[in-house]
Amino acid sequence: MDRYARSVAERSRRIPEATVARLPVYLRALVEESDAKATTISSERLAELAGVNAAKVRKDLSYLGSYGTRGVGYDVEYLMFQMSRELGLTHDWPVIIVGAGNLGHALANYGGFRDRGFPVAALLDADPSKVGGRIQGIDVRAVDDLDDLVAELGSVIGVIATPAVAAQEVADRMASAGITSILNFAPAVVTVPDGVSLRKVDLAVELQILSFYQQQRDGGPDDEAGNPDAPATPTDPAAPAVG
Amino acid sequence: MDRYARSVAERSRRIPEATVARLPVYLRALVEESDAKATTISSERLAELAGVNAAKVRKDLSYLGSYGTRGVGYDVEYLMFQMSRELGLTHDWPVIIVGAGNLGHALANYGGFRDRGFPVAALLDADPSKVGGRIQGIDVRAVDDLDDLVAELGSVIGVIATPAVAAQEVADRMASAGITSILNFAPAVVTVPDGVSLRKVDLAVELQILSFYQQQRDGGPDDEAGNPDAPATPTDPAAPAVG
DNA sequence: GGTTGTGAACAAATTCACAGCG
DNA sequence: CGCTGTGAATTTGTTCACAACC
Repeated sequence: MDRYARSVAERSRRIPEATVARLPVYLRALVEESDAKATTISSERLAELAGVNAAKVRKDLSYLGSYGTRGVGYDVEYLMFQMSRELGLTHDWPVIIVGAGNLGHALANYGGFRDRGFPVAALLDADPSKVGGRIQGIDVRAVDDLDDLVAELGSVIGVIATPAVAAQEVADRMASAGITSILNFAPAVVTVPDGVSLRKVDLAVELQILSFYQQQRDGGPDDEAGNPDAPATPTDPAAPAVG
Repeated sequence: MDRYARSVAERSRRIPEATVARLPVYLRALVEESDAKATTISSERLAELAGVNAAKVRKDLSYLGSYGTRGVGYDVEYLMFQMSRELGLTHDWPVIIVGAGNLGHALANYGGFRDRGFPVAALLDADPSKVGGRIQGIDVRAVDDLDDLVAELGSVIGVIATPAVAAQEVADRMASAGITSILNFAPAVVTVPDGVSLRKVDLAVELQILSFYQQQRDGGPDDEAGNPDAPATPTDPAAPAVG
């Protein structure tokens, strides 16, 4: 198969959502392995570093193309490059955070965003008393500046770090300002127009999920007298909730 | 056997992982609806509030038991109670956070944990210069105090908010101290012994996933024959809906 | 020999559609 | 009639197992 045909075939491949969610983890593992001066890596080793099994790694990578060499493994640098390209990480994405409370503050300070190509370009708040302050070299601006800032900074990714009640309105304003990817930290369900991607991180929900499994282990919901059979761990090695 | 039939049947019902992850969202919706003085709620309405479809709500709730009334809907208070019980939220779970940096700090301050039954009972750090400080009324303690604190506080849930390099060691120490549920915020893969639940929240990974879909919308990875350059400014309008 | 890439088998999750019951 | 509860159908994701290839 010639080069042109191959690239067309790759483009039309639809990558499953579950795979997309794992690519960043593989990428991180590859960076580590590259720092450790490895030049090639097997699916087995990559699986170990990423905390999944080797079959899954191979299947996932196969959606990107046939970048491995049988009998050898994958070239670390080449795979890193292909993966970065696929994830759109060949350039920075300036993000705009709305909500300069506890969490917004912490996120703005969090170096992990900048380090991975997501510099915090602006921090907005609705509270006039917060506007004008400076956090980690970033001016706190008014939410009403959103349209201007999106245009000025060319941001397409927004982060919602407001209280729950404000989340939907902020999402609406982001969408109408031209933001097309939103990460929501507010403990509220928000809806976005077609063409806008949304992901959510709900800190309390994560603890509540842990609480469920914790309690299963402790003997299940107790509405009767003591239960003698202590159910074993519901441990499926592949289940996301359990190690 | 009859005397326990109902509770055994319920207990042995294996609730799918995907369902468990949605229960807290339903619960939050129910609390809202209860605050709004509603006494019953349909699967349709609950679905709307939770951002899913009605069939999924009914299927999910059916794993808890037959708590609805045909032609009417679900009793809000009763369903709230059953769900809280199932999730193990009938009592508080004191959590121990390790890592008093940016994120640990923010989490300790974050009221959302306490409000939902997860009071931050201790904040630990390896850095002696941080130990002895006070955050939101919580003393910062040394990581070496972990065993003592777990015993003293009766905590079974731990939160890792350290840099990536420290994450695995902290997880190990938590597990050996008796912590059986861990929420990991460090951008690193950690493994835990059987019988310990683990969930992870990786902030940068979330943005990277958004970046993938963003870029798909912008026209996919650009690699036409010998041009490895990235698209400069991602301001392409055409948007095949992703979500 | 060693390791990838992938159809085929299997498992989990979602959605459909309607019987069953208030 | 209205809405739940659930089998059946469908879709999505995971794992197996082995041919293909270096």
